[in-house]
Amino acid sequence: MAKLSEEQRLARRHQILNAGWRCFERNGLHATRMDDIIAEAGLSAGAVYSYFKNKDDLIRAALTTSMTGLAERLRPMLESDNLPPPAILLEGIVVAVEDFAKRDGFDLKRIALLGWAESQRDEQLKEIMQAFYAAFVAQLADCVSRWKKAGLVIPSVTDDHIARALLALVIGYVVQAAVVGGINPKILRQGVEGLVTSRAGRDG
Amino acid sequence: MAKLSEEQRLARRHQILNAGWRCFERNGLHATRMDDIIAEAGLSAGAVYSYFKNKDDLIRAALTTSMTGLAERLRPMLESDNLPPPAILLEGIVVAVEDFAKRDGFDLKRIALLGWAESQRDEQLKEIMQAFYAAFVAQLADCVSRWKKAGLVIPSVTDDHIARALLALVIGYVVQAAVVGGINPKILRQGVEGLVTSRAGRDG
Amino acid sequence: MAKLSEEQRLARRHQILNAGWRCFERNGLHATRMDDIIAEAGLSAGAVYSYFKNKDDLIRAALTTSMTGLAERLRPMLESDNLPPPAILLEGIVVAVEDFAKRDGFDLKRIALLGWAESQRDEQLKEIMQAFYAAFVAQLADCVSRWKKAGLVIPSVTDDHIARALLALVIGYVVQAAVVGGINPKILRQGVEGLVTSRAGRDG
Amino acid sequence: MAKLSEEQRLARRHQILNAGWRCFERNGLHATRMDDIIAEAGLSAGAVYSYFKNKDDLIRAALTTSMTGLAERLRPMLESDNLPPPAILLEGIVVAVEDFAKRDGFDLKRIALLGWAESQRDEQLKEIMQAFYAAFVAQLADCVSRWKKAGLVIPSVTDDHIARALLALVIGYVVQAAVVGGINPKILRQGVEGLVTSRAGRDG
DNA sequence: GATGAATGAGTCTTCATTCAT
DNA sequence: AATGAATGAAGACTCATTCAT
Repeated sequence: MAKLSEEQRLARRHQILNAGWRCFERNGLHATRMDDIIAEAGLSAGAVYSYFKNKDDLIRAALTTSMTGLAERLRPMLESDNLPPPAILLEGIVVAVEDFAKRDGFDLKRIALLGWAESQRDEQLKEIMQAFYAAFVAQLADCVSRWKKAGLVIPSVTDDHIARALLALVIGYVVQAAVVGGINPKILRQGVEGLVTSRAGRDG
Repeated sequence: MAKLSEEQRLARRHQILNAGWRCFERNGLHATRMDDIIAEAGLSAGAVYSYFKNKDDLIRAALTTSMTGLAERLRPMLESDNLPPPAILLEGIVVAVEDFAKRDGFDLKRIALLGWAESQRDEQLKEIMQAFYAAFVAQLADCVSRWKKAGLVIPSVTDDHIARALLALVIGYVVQAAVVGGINPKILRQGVEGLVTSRAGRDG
Repeated sequence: MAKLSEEQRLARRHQILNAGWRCFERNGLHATRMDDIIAEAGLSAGAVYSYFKNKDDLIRAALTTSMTGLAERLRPMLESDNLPPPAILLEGIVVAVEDFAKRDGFDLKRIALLGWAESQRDEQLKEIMQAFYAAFVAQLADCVSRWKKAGLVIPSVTDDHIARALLALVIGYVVQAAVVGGINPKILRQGVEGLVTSRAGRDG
Repeated sequence: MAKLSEEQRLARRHQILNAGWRCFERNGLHATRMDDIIAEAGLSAGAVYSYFKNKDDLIRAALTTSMTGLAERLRPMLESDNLPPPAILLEGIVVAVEDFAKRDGFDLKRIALLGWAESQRDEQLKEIMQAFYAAFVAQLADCVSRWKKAGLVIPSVTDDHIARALLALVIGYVVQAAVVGGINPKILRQGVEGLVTSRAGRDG
């Protein structure tokens, strides 16, 4: 066979990752056998192993790729000149997450949970995740500083702290959506809006 | 050998769960072998299997026990007549979670992540979790209704929605503490308090 | 099952080594599959792996055990007060090697060749072999010094050098017996005796 | 593409054998993968397979070629009209072996050991080896008969037996050089010369 | 002639679970 | 009740060889 072009290799690689995501969502990371992914990808064992060193490598790639993809998807929203107020942005982020996660036949959100668990035993993955979340927090903190200029947020609280609260809400949304159920982006936004005046209440 | 008293059996069972937690925190659910737990518990294989039907059963018990323990720990706070305002309660819950999670040599928080991942492939476990979170949301919703009476929260938003937002914050805290780092209960409370005046923006 | 006695464990271990020798002699080290040894030993995979960490470990043990066994077998001959002259001792050694190597259904001599080859890629094994041969050379050198006292050997040549020549003859015998054929202990002895007078010839 | 000249083909073939020797010396016969040799030769898989039917064929060729090469190298010495006495000839042979074995970056001596081991499971190879050693023994026996005429060797011992002893010394030298260390051609010659006067003992 | 991607049978090794003692 | 040796199915990964381009 002729030498594969870089493009062909990338397409093939993505085909394997897709197969991985489908299997992982179905059975989790460890109950998924390499043979499952190989069959799902419609390739041979050797072919898959020529793209990924081993199962851990494939897992890491599947998790990392989904994170960078999501970051790409969120960037325009977070860097837009037209920044909506916090609860609205939050709803927008969560809608984007849903939108990004829904794939042909599987839901990437559920895979995030697997990633957090996996990061407990794969130090390399943990570092990748920390970098991803650090970047996300930094973007959110930038939004916070812009809200401060618009008087939408209390200036005395550190940007980072508010960003952390927002991140918590996003993460908490994902877990509820995947495990608990009974939530959607609008519910989260309304809940946050409802919470918000508690301060007004305390002040008043 | 003599029959063990019920008390002895419970102590032995807890000894195994403890060993399980330690191992799970160290290596995750699936990389932990029964032999690891058996060795960590200082028992024989047969002994462990007389307390738990199989590995899944032990995992389920370890996860469930930690959830019910936490619920027990949180109850007085949530049912207290002296209910603090939302951000303060949230901080209190998170402090209690930290307090409950810190054990001799391991951190139960990290095990929550394993549980969410596991619930994706263990339907029985998922149901247990859903029940646990449903009860937690109900307790939080009850708090919300009391806050409404005190004018601490916008009355037009459903209790459940606000409870969901609070749950998201708790869950998001746990994930950040376990995976991302850079958070503590006070940061979360301040972040939430900072978010609060966004309402002012909407009003103004 | 009750705890196995040390004696039982050793017997079982030897049973596995025996199976290994048989397989190795038949097919060489690497064409022998663990399953072959497992079947030949009449045990289960797990049982074999509870005695040897992995295939390399088993190979190393099979090779090492055969060397130490041979050393044990040769010791009385080399340390006897009644030391025969060189060619006779050499014949004795080679007879002992044959005698030791012949087992129920296989020939350890052929396994020595496998060991030399294996030592090229297993540094640990190489060190074991070097120690074994160093000890053997030392014993032979001791014989040489005794022959010198009896005037059976030229005193001007280092003990070690003569021991090296003897070792070469033993090794060369084993290779010829295993690969080339057409040799036996008596032929070797006579050949050496024939060679011996060349010096006399040169002197005369 | 154009048809390669016979000369080009031979050069290419030798290039592959050279790559094979380098790899075999490094990792042994079986731990060396075809891909290693292919990479070391700087060719494609298909190219290598157009010169050798399969791995066994390549191994056989690598081993055989080294043997015939050595035979070529030794012939003039063994057939010279000016035949030195046994110990001197032996030293000369061993020096020639060293000289022949030392290559750019590897040592063919070590590969001899691999060949002996391999001959235990490759009957075809074994026959090639037996032919090689038979021819070598015949050449040595011819030397012996000439030494007899010169009175350098005991005439009552069969030529073949003495040749066998010499072959043993050569082989034993190679193994010691490759595995044990602490030997060189001069040590072997002196050791053999030292052994020589044992005859005096027997006579006396 | 040459390439190198793809194949997939083959092997080692692990580990949850059992059950004879 | 307790033990812990034994089981053996299952799963990750390799690598000699081929053949479409």
